[in-house]
Amino acid sequence: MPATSNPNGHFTGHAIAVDVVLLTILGGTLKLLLVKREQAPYRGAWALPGGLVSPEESVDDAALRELQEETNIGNIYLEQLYTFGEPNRDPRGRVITVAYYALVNWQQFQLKARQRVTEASWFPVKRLPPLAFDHRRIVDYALERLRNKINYTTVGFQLLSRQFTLTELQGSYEVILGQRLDKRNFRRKMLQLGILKGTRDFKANGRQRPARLYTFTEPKVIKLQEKGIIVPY
Amino acid sequence: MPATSNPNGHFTGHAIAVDVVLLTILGGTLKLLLVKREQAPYRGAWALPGGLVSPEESVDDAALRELQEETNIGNIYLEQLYTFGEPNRDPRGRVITVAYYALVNWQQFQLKARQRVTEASWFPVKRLPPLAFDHRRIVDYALERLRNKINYTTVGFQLLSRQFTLTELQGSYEVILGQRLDKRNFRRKMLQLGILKGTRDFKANGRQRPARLYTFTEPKVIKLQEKGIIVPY
DNA sequence: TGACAAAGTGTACGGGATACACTATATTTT
DNA sequence: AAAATATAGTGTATCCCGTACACTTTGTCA
Repeated sequence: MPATSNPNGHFTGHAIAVDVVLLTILGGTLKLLLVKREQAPYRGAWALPGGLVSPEESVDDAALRELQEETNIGNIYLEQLYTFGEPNRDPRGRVITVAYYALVNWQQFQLKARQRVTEASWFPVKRLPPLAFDHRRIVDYALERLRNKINYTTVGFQLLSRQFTLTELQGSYEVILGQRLDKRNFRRKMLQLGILKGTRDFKANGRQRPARLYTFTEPKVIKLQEKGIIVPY
Repeated sequence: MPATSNPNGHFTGHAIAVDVVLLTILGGTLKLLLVKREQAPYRGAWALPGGLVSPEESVDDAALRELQEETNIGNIYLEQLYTFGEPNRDPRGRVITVAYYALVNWQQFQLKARQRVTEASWFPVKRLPPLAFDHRRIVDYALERLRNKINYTTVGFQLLSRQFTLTELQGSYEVILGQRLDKRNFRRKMLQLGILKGTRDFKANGRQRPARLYTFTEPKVIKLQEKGIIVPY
């Protein structure tokens, strides 16, 4: 039991953990990064990357550090999701966890993952194995938040490379929302938002007409987030 | 210092606190409930109601309990806001705080608040005194979230009594958004949402024509939250 | 009974969400 | 070199909703 009191009785010790819901698109489906637990409890079970917060670091930093340590991925923007504070969510005793989530482009991540410490793997969110602790609940919460958030922010872009085609962008929205979108309406909407800039490059995808590559123009995003982006359909 | 490790070295103790941003409308302005600190640090300063989480209770329960203890207000819905986890936000040592917020109807609260333990008072959010710890930052964050949330949820209703006039409802939206709304558009929008039910009662407000009282029809709200409520203007 | 003050009501305009199908073109195959 | 392929890329009509805007109604109180 971790709970302790210091001499003056004003503080009670709790263990604080962080857990990271990291999502990507791979093969046209949304996938979640899981690591295999090497210690009890739930030894051998799949779990979210994460671990305990050290006394000297911020909670945000702990999330980044754990992700770095367990999956060798770093330098990404983690958004705080929710804090889960039920007394019995960890069989070892009282552990409160602060959950984070992020979307990453799989290709960029793949490179960094070569020399991993922990066994890690991507699972389609529609077919997850049994998860340790209450991690399933955390994942469900993250997915719900994501589907909501894609309607008024630019999270859909985090899944793509720096340059991307409009078809790829539409695909990331479709995977997150779980529904098909109309090509003409989607393109008109995205282009008129003014956050995309066409490049002179094209992407050849086999034996069809190559598609123009676009980039994301950061500066205009802030204003949009105030107004709220509404995606077609 | 509260930080401790247990024998096996796997757990590190942290103090977990909760803080509650409780808002109401009083005299046409948005007000925040603050309590006067009776102990060091920041003794005598105004602070958010809150305190440390006990080992046996959930974080949500702790927020409700602290609010009950310090202000004698209970039985309200607290929404989790954000977890603040910087290492040096409390001069006593490492304290991570989970912030909550809620809107209440002042008249209902007033009754309950008569017999308070701690000195507490409502302050207009535009003229707050210096606050203890990083509570100012927490308040600012709550206000930002609230202004955002009122556009797609029904938080504006929590400020009112069970029966209310459309003018009162509009007033609560105006106070939160900090801008005037058009009466005709506001009424049309609210009525067509289908979440209001007119009663046969009227509220006489002096020497004008009395206004019809409405109630809020809970069941339809869930569907609306999926679609998102857009308030006129 | 007349003044008061807030309650309550309608319409015109513009923009954007929606529905819907064909042409353009680089690549690969024959 | 011509034909087949498969995705890229494009326009229009409709409808709903957000917006702007001002006068009439009515219970109360002097």
